[in-house]
Amino acid sequence: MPPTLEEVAQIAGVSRSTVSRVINNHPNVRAETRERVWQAIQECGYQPHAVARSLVTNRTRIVGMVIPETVTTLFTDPFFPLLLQGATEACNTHHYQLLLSLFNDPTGQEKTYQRVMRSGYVDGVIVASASLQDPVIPSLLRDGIPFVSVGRHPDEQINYVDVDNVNGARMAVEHLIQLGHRRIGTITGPLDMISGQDRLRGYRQALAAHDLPIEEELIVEGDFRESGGVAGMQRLLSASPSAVFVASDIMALGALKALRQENLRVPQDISLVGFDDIPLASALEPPLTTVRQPVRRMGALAVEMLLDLIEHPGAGPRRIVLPTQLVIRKSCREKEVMSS
Amino acid sequence: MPPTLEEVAQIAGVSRSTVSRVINNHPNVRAETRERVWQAIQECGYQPHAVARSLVTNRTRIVGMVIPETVTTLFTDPFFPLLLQGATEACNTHHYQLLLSLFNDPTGQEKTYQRVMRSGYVDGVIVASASLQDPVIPSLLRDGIPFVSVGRHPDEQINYVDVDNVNGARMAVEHLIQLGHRRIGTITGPLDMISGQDRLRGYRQALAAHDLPIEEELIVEGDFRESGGVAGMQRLLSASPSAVFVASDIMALGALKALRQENLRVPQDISLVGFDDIPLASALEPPLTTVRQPVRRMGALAVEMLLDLIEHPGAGPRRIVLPTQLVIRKSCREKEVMSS
DNA sequence: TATTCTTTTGGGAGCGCTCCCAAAAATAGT
DNA sequence: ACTATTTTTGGGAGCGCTCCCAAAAGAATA
Repeated sequence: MPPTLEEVAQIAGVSRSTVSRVINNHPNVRAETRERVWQAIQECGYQPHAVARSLVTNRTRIVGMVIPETVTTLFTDPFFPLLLQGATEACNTHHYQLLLSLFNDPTGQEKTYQRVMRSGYVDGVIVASASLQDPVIPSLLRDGIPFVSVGRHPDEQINYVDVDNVNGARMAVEHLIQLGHRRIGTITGPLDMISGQDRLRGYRQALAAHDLPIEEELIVEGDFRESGGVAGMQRLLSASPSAVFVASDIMALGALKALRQENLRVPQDISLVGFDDIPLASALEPPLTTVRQPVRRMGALAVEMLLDLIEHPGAGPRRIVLPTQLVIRKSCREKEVMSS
Repeated sequence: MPPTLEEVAQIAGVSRSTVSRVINNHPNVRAETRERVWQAIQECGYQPHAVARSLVTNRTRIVGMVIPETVTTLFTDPFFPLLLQGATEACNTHHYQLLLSLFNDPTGQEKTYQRVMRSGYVDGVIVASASLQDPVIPSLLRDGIPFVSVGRHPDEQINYVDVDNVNGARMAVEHLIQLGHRRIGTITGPLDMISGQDRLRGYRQALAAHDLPIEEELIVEGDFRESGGVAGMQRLLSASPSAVFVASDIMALGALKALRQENLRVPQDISLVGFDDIPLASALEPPLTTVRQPVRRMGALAVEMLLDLIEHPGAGPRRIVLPTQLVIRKSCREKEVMSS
């Protein structure tokens, strides 16, 4: 059985309270006592028992990340590695541990919620990219677990970190309009997700601002997956757009593949703008014009917001909306004036 | 403050021991008492406090997965999603939680080890694909934490799950020899990893079994990364191999890209065999002949071995070595006899 | 009805730690 | 040397649960 505070105390000739003070770097311990305790710790290989400590302090220094996606999707969508990098970095800075719960099928999510998030092992939770119907947020509200949503939420009481999806989409479509395009299509994100809705809103706002008609046949709902981009572009082509705003880079990749299958060149035959600016965007042929969102920073800020919430629960709602920027590469060109 | 056993007991008119018996499904509780307790639990929204329970039982029902790679590599190497799928599945089957520790730079690994693996939050650990120099295994041995290695380890006392890398590599090279190749190169895995060493051994054994000379200029050390495949093939081409055994599919992808850069066709100009059979292998052009290893199954078996170790610590060492199989697709062809 | 046996239930104690209050020791001032 | 003040240290108690022993209640038998 591993040594306890009491054993360290015995070796050092002090009480367990003194050992606890040393370990937790409390003041008012004599220097020679402190040194003797450290030596005793070294001698017996004492390691603090985090579970016992947690029972007393009501803290685990672990935060959970709920990603309502299966392992396969988690590893396919390049948004999540960046989010996790940012979250991991912020956790490490604050001496917290990120607990990532994985499941292989959607029914596993409820079980892992019960087993981990609700069981007291985490001080708080980050919910990444849930749809509005996802039951995890109502559950967290019911159970009084501090949490932050990555992605805006319409409920006033929910804390979140997001980017300005509306404005980002608007900039993308504005760019296409400035290039002379008038028949601009879009492949949206899932419309049960706020980011899906917001990017569509930005698309509509840009068209409306230029008195351009919003034609429903130019709007195809996607799903933030490559296959959704392929299918979306296949459907959209029948409406003959000269340019398309795709609500994510991974769908833009799919759209690009669909265009290649139809022997349509980007940007010669059709212009393309994505959203995200994942590393792949610059590596595509042609390099993709896209809306950059700082995913890593979102992850880090979500963690910091959550830690602040854990430490100061009473304070008011917290929200951070980060700006986006349009990164102009080579997947758009001016709309040629048709000779008649 | 969330309700405790005592509060449930008060509502139900029983003692906390009776409530505990009901929650843990112990026998010898009257049916009507049991029902009354469940109603009280429902009424007050009681949720078991896992930390308190863990302090008593010395169990958390969490197992840690240590992957000595940064987040970037974790998400780039397709081996890990499959491993995590298998591990996640086995954990869920046994009502355990997999805790995946992430870090962004190699120095973060030691900190996360201290913070989580050594602190009592996990009942055991799975170590995935560590190199022989990685300090995590000596630390686990020193701290007496039950663990299983994914990948063979030369230390007799270490439990592991692996595939037969030697035999897998030998089959791959045998295949090339049967097709008439005599000048067979290899891009190895990292040679500070057992699987890297074992696959090289299989390569050598196959050549030796056919009295073919082992020429060091035909052996290039790789790193299980796509970029390592690119660089490895670029170096190897100067030795004019007619076929190459690549110790992982992701490096085979890199090798393929390098060959394309040199306008060399697979299999017309050079034959290629990989190892892993990741989903990409069949999607390549040409579809890759490769050695299939059951990564998902490795993950699941590693978890099951660990849970068995946790429950029965005294039993002897455990080892599982899974067979591999050669999957013949279209990246190899017969060596043409050179007309002289 | 009484006794014996079985089933059901209650509560003390402890898991390993932190916190808080008070005791003990050390230091400063007269 | 004595007194007052400050610093250092010790130990009781409890965090929420499980386990174990024993008490209480119920059932069966004579």
